[in-house]
Order: sequence, then structure tokens, then C-alpha cells
Amino acid sequence: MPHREPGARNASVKDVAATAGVSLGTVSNVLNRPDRVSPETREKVQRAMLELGFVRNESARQLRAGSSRTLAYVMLDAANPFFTDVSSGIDAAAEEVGLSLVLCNSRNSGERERSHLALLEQQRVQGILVTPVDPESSALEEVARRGTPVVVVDRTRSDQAFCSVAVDDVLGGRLAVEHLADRGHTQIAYVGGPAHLGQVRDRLQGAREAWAAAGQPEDSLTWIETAALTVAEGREAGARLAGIPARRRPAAAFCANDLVALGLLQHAISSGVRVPEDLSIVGYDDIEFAAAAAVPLTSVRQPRQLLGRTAAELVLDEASNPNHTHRQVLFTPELVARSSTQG
Amino acid sequence: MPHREPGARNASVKDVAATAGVSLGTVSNVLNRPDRVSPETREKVQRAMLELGFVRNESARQLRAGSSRTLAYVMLDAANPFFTDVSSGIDAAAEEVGLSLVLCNSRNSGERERSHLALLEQQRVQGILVTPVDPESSALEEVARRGTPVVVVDRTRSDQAFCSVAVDDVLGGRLAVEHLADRGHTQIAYVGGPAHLGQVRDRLQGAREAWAAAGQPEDSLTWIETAALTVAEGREAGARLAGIPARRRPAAAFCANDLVALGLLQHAISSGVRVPEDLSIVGYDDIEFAAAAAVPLTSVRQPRQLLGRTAAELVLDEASNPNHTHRQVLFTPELVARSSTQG
DNA sequence: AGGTCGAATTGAAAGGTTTCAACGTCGATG
DNA sequence: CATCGACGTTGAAACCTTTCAATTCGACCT
Repeated sequence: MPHREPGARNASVKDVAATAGVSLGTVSNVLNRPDRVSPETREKVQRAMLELGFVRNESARQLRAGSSRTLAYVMLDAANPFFTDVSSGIDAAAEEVGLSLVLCNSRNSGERERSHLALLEQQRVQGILVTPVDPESSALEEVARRGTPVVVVDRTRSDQAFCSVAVDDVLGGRLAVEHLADRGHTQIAYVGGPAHLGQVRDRLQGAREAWAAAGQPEDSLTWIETAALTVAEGREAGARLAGIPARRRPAAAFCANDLVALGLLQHAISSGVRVPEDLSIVGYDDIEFAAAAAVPLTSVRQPRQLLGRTAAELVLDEASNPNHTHRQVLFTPELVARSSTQG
Repeated sequence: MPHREPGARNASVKDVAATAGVSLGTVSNVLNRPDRVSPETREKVQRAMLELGFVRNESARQLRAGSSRTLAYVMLDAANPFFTDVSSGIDAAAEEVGLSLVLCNSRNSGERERSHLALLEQQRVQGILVTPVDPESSALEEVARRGTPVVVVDRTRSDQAFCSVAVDDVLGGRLAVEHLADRGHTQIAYVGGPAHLGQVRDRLQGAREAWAAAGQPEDSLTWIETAALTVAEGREAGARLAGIPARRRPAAAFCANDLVALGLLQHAISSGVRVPEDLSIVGYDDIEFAAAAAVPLTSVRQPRQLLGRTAAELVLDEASNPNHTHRQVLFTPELVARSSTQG
């Protein structure tokens, strides 16, 4: 059984060629066009490879070929199930065309995002999908300008410098609040933040539009701004909501994502507030845990896998189609009513 | 503003050298040892790089250097928050030593796992961390034998062919069932599967040991075997549990992971079964959503980030320490009691 | 003036794979 | 018997970066 010596260099095609008693080019042919090689030679070469523990050097291969067979997705937060679902859509599309997907996690840090982007660019990946910390960042532009296709996922940018794939957040906000208005609420809260996130603002805008359209006064919609879109912040928001004098306290909350909604729900239940009787809750994203919550969450569903798949298709088009033009795809969200709002 | 022509080749150090009017070696020095270059020259070279949109070619760099500055984690299932937490522990450790982490998702498929491993090996990553579909797979051995450090995460292997990092599942099972026995239960269920998973079996074994130690007859512990460890399967198991005649129906369930426990909880609540009054539930992993569940879940906590961090340290040791020896690290789980079991 | 030293710069070589034009061999065809 | 084509095989060139021994240049010393 072959076992590499601790310090031994990996075997190269040259070594394989020598061992098999053939030329370098033949070994390469066995690897890349086995049909052009006679069965005996092929056999001989394969034995040599096995014996030497030959592993193709992908760097050299890429160096020669000019680009890799890899696609990359730089996620904003791998701990948010929304993004892992998006990534599985990308993965499926990549697999169909024989590319590997690598994931990088920027964990909400612009610094990490930059360093991932730089490395991916240097690796000459076929394309980069990214849910950026800041969609207006010039770092993205530069990567694209230097020739690596970049597609922005679940965000939009004011100019149209990239392809992007997103969901209509204003509409989503409208759907959520229409639903609440239809159920007769007259005091509602919007829970989410920080304010500089485009999504947080868009969903709020939609919420306000729907609220106005329902003939409700502007000041009966309270914004409870959170520091992040996490479960912990949702719980915290619950405490703040509970602190509002009963007379003016909203009986319904629209949360900017499901993590916040779950936190809010948890706080409500643990402090004896009944959902939906005392407090209706609408989430956003419709992650799996939303339906699985003990009070299943009404939520605004986004086509998560489709988002990923479409982004992958756009980046592949940009990578291979010479007359590619940038497109901004906008999907339509959909309200899924469950028990956390009154039937 | 520089904008690459559509078909234009990326600029190389050679082009930069020509533009800046210096030699190739100087450009390389600017990149790698800027202090050895006079400020004026450095400045000149950097201007040229900017002008040409120069991007270092990582393939050529690696080819020369022999290995990359990357660590990889092949996850079993990126949609399970347990694994994303493990990955964030790895990420933290990698970041400290200046390595990038790339994630690959095998989505429970041995085929995908193999193809990821092959590519990573060809990319000469510094090391591979993997939570394998099947820890006994020979593919893993081969990768390691050919010289890429491999560490198995959250699994153990019968031989000691690799470093591995895991948590004592037998003990975890014992803790869970001791907790239930202490609370006076006399009929309990173990919910999890499929049976071929080592973890599922180990946790069951621990459960049985504790149950016997509590003086309970063997047949008062029912195994409800599921097809996978998912929320959907947990719900399904709930239906099966409800189907058991009331007299013999377990009043407590120990679930092989939190996803299953959440599914079971959801089924219970939606069908009017009170938790914990009618049914106590213990989960496993203590993922964030366990604490955030509407009935906060009692769960067996595993040190998730630490698991990842330790695995990363082991793989780095193997990669750089010539007298590395394989170690099997086993962490101790801890029961976190919450409202889903009676106080 | 001749010599020494250090700093800055140079350019060839190496690293592994793929491609491709060219070569050799053999059997078939005219 | 000469010619041709098909098939299998060859080896040099190219991809781009890094390294390192060698070189140049100027300043400084005697």
C-alpha cells in the first residue's frame, strides 16, 4: 500500500510518465482525453498514478487554463437559515453545469468580505455571488471592473453596475401590513433595524404605504428599531414593546425578519402574552423554523432557492456570454398566513 | 478610469514591470517585501498596478509556493445550525493564523462529498475538516494517505486513522435520560434515526444505560426511529407517538437532535398536547432555536464553536508540525434544563 | 585614486499542467 | 511496391509568480 513519506513531494505528471515509461503528453491525455490513448497504455499509466498517489495539481491546471471550475458565494451570515437556503439554490444550479460552489462567510464584517473577495478574485473563480455588507461598496465595482463577474444577491444597488437578484421588499412590507389592517388592527409596530439597511427601510416603506392606504393615521405605526436582525434582538424588542403603556401598545407587530419575529414570539410567550390573541406577529423570509415555531408564524415568503438559482444563472451568463447585459431581477414575495395572526 | 476590454487578458507582473519600467523581480518585491524597494520605485509600481487593474494570480503563486493559504470544511448539512456554529469556530481559529476558510456543503450526499474532497485535494489546501457522510469511508483515508491533513469533526472512526473531534454521545444520552428519570417518568421514548448513524446509536446506548441504572425495565423505553434528523421527521414522529394507546404512551421524549425535537414540539402544541405537562421533551445540540422555541427546549449542549476551533488547531498542527501524532479529542456534553421538561 | 560596503535592482530558473504541431508505425489502397 | 491515412505518441512552449545569485550604483573610507 502506497504511503507518502512525511516530507515527500507530491508526484507530478512527469513522475507518472517516467514510471509508466511514456511521455508527459500521454499522461495528460489519459487525464483529459482517455479515448485517444490505447487501452494498454491507459492501463499502464493509471497503475503508475495509483502507485505514486498522483494528485492533479489544480493550480498548475488553472494557471494553464486561465480560470477555475469554481463558483463562489460570499454569504452575509451563514447562521441565518435564509442564506443557507439561498446557497442551496446556487449549489443546485452550479452542480448542473459541473461547477463546484465554495462558500465564504463574511459574518457581517466588511473587512472579512473584502478579504474573501480579494482571494476569490486572485483564484480566478468563474464568478462571485455576494450578499454584501454594503451594496454600494466600491470594492465590488472594482472586482467587476477587473473582469470577475459579480452578482449581488438579495440586495439592490442604486446604479445598475451589476446583475442583481432580489425580492420586492416594499411589496413585502405592504403585504404584511395589509394583512394586519384587514384583521382590524389599529395600532401596530414595525420591528427591525439597523436603519441603514436598505431592506429594513424598504419593508418599512411598504408597511407605511399599506397603513396609509388602509386609512390609518401615520403615528399609529410605531417603529421599534433593533441593532441587528437576530433572535436576541427580537427578545429585547419584546421587552421594549411590553414597556409601552397598555392604552397605546400595538397589538400587532411586523418584524423585518423571522429571527426577530421568533425572538419576539419567545418573549411574548414567556411573559404570558398570548399570540395571536394579545399580540399578532408577522415575520419575514418564511424560514423553516417559522413554520415549525410553536405558534407557527405568519410570514412573508421569499423564493429563497430560486433567488440563488437565478443569481447563479446570471453569473454564468456573464461569465460565458460575450453579449451579456446586466439585469436586475426582482421577485415577488408572498404572504403565508399561519396561527401567529388571527384567522 | 481603467476598464478591462471584454476579451482582454488580465495583466501580469510582466505587464506591470513593463509599464512601470522596472524588472519583474522588482514588481514581485513590491508585492512581497515592499521594504526592500525604494519608496519612489514602489510608488511607480503601484501606480502601474492600479492603472492596469493588476490582480495577482493565485494559481501561479501557489504553484510556486507548493501550497495554499486556505483551510476547508466540508459540511454535512449547511442548513443545520449546529454545523454553521461549528464552522464559525473553525473560521475564528483560521482567521487567527491568517488562513481563509472555504465551506463546501455535501448536503448528505457521499457523491458530493467525494467530489468536494477531490477538488480540495487538487487545490492543495492546507487541511480538510470534514463531517463525513460515512466516517469509515476509504475515500477519507486515501486523501490523508496522499498527504493532505484530514480531521474528522463531530464523528469518530473505529480505527484511529485521523485526528478527530467529537462529543461523548453516550454520556449525552445518559444525561438526557437521567434528567427524565429524576423527574419520575416511567415511560419514555427515544426519537431519532436512521439507525446506521453512529451518533443515533451512541445516544440511544447512553439512554438505555441511564434508564437501566434508574431501575426501569428495558421495554419502557420505546425507540421511535426516524428517517432523518429533520424538523419534518420530528413532526411525523409526533404523529406516531400520538398513535400509541394512552396507557402505554410515553410522557417524555428524548430526541436525537434539536431539529427533531422542534418538530415534535410543534406537533404536540398544534394537537393540543401540553409541553411539559403532558409531554416532556429533551433535545440535543442546544442550537440557538432551541432556547428560542416557544416552549424553550431542554437540550444537551455540545460545545459547538469549541469543537470547530479544536478541529482547526489539530489540522494546523498536522499541517505544520513534523512530529504530529493523531489525537481523538472527546468533549463532554452538558444538560441545559429549560421549560420543556418539568422543573 | 582605489577599495569596500550596502542598498536597490535584475533576470534566469523553477514549479506542474495542458496544448498542439510534428513524428512514427502499421495496414490498406491504388 | 509506393502512397496515404489513421492512430498513437511525443516534447517543446506557454501560463504567471517567486526566489536567489548576480549585478549595478553610489557613498564612504583610507
